[in-house]
Amino acid sequence: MTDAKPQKRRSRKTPEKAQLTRDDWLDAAAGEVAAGGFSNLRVLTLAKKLGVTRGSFYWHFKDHEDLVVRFLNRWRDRRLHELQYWKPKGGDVETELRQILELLLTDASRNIRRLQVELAVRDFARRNDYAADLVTQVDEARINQNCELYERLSSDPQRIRDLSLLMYVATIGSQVVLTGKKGDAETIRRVEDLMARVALGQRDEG
Amino acid sequence: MTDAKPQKRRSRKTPEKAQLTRDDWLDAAAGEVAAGGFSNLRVLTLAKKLGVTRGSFYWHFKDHEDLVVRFLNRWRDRRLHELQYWKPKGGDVETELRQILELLLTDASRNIRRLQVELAVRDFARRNDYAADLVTQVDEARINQNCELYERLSSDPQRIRDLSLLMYVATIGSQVVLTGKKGDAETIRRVEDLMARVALGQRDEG
DNA sequence: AATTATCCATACACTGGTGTATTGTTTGTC
DNA sequence: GACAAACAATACACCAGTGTATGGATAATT
Repeated sequence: MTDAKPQKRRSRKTPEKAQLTRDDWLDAAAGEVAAGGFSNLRVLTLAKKLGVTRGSFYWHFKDHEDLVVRFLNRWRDRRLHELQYWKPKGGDVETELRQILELLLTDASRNIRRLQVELAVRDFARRNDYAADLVTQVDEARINQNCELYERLSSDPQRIRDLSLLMYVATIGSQVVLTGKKGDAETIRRVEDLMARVALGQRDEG
Repeated sequence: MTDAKPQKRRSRKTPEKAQLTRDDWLDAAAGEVAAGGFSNLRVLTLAKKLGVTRGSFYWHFKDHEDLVVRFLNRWRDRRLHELQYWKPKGGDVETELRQILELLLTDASRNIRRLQVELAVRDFARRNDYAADLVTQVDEARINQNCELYERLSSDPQRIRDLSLLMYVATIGSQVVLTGKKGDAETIRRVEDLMARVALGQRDEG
């Protein structure tokens, strides 16, 4: 019926890469999620940003839910895998503690996109059981990981877990409250310092 | 043309109340926001749940954005207004501190709906400047409010603010991480106790 | 060079949401 | 009881998004 127009290759973000892979779609999805949460994750706009049509999407993914699940799985895998970098290099307790806290607060606040994604996943988890399960897995792993550090500050197992939990919720809270605000860098550093002193049990001089 | 069917009064949630007020719509909106965030706030589903059509909505509100702004304003007003109940009744520092923390953690975790709304507003604030402004107002007011309490624990103004901020982000983090999880009640109480001891500068026995 | 697998475009049907204009029904008030 | 104001129903146009079917183009393999 309609004369078939020649489907010449349109220019993409990476012109040399003619074909898109599933990870390309997931990377683009991360951008959408970071910008507007999971409700902003639409295959139409995603395809537009990648310079293709939805025909490509439905080749790589079964449907929209498939995209969400794969995205969440990749997020979980990466968060669990990166935990190995949280292991302190060795040294005295205070040094290790401050290294961890710097990684969790100052460094994290610089990785805006990763932070936005994590907060979006947390928000999505409040109304999606599967996401809630993954978030719980990640939280548990992180808290357990840090327990190894706090073991050197206390001998009571319950106290160790509580301390690790307190430090963890404080970091998450800092990210929720402080990230993106003006003058957050200095504030975050002060909170970081205060947290270290609290964990070390140093008495305030005030 | 079409024979006008008799518009008999349909049964509402509160059958005796024939007419809907703007606050009724805002209350229903709170339910939607708590359940699925601001992306779940749609006038069609809202009208359906109230047992009316959208004709009523567009009488009370200019458009969808009008609803969102009025909802956010009401939220801000209520959060600022309730701050008067955060004022301790008087007593020694530890008692007052523990009262405040119980209000912010244990009590808050019981008010699931209010908590869900607050977290939804915080999430919405990450991509909406107006909401972000209101959240900042509320955060500032709460932190300043608590400063009055922490003044009795330190004399350094900077340290007072930092301590108040640290306690605040820890409560927000607790709500984000722990709310809705199984066995959260006991965990929250332990975190609450630990936070009190940290603020009071009590040395750990471990 | 022919074939197959891989990847993407196009067109269609369908759903669900917004907003507007118009009309209908109550409710209060004089 | 007449009249106006407040509130809600209906019908319409419009848009954005999903999912499917099918065919076209490219890359890989033999």
